[in-house]
Amino acid sequence: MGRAPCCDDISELKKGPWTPEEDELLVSYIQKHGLGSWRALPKAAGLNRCGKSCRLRWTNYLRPDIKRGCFTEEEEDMIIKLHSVLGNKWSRIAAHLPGRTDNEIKNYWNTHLRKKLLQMGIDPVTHKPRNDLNLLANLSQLLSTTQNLGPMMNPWDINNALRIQPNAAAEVAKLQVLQNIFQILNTNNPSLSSSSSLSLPNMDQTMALNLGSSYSNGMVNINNISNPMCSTSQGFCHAPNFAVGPSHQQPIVDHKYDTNTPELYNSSLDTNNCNKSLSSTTTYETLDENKLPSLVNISPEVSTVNQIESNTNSTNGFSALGPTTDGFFEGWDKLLDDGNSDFWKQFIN
DNA sequence: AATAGACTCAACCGCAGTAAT
DNA sequence: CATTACTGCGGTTGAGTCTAT
Repeated sequence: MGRAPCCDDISELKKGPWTPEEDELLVSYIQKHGLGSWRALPKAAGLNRCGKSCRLRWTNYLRPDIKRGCFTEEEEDMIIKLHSVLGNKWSRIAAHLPGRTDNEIKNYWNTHLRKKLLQMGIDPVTHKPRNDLNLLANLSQLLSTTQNLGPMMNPWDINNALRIQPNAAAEVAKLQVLQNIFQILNTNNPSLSSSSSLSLPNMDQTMALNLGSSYSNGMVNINNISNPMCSTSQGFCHAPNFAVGPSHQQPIVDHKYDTNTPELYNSSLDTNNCNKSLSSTTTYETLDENKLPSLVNISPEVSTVNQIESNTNSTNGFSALGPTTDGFFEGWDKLLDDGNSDFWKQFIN
C-alpha cells in the first residue's frame, strides 16, 4: 500500500485560467501558513484545484520574488549562453536568472530568442551556423538589411566602423553574410576548405569591444552596439531591424490582472511597453581559417557554467574571454587588395 | 468593419526521479 | 522490496490579443 492519492476526485476539480479570487485565496493561504504539502493545500485554502495546479500557479506567477517584464540584454545573453551549454534544461537556466521562472524562460526562448538565432543563420539547437538551404533565405535577407543600413567607403575598414557607430551593425551583418557564403562554399566544395587563399579574417576581441559589443568566447552580441537612431528611453527603435522578427512587438501587459488586482502582484510587474527591438541579438564566432567552429565552448559543462556563474557578477555580465588575434583583418586587406577586390566591394555594397 | 493569420504566454499533460508506506 | 504518491521538469496547447488585408 503506497501513499494516499494526490487528488480525491480529479474530475470535479477546476482547470483552466485562474481567477483573481482564486489567486487571492492561494496567496493569502501561503502567506499565513507557508509552503507545505501541495496535496493538502487546495482543500485547506478553499480552492477547487489540484495541488499540482496550485503549485504551478504559485511558482510561475504568484511567487513574490518573480521578476516580470522585459528580459534585459544581459539576461538574453545569459540565456543564449546557458542554452548553448545546457540545452533545454530550463530549470537549470532559470537558476542562473534570479526572479525568472523556467516556464518564462522557455516561452521567451521559443517565441523570441530561437527565432533570432534562426534568422541569423544559427541553429538554435546546436548554436552552430546552419548549413541547410534555409541559409540562402537568410543571405538575401542579410544582404538587403546591409544595403538598407547605408553605404560605407570601405565596409571592412575598422576605422570607419569605430567612427560611425550606426554602421557597426552593418559591419557585423556583412561579416555574417560572408561567413554564410564561406560556409556554403566549404560545404559544397571541400577543396576550398584546404585552401588558405580563402579565409575570413578573425574578428577578435579588440574589434568586438571596439564595436561596442559584449563579447565572450568569440561571440559578439550586437545588442550593445550603440545606435543613435534607437531611443531606448522611449523604448522604440527607429533603425531598421537587424534581424527579422514578428511584425509587431506586444507590450508585456498582464491583461487579466494588471488592473483588477494589482495589490496581488507586488513583484515588478511591468506594464510599460517593451518595444525594444525584438531582433537585435546576434552571436558570431571567431572564425578560424575556413573552419566554422562551434559557438559552444567545448570545455566541460560544469566549468563553462561555473565560468558563466563567475562572470555573472562582473560589471558587464560577461568578461571578455575571446582570444586576441594580432593583425586582424590582415586576411581581408590581402583579399581586398588583390585583383578581385572590386568584385568583393561591389558585391558587399 | 470584418476576418484571417500570427503571436504570446499561462496553463496543462505526461514522464522520470524521489520519497513514503 | 514493491507499490504508489509527490515533485520537478520539459513539451505542448489553446485562449486572448494584435496586425494586416
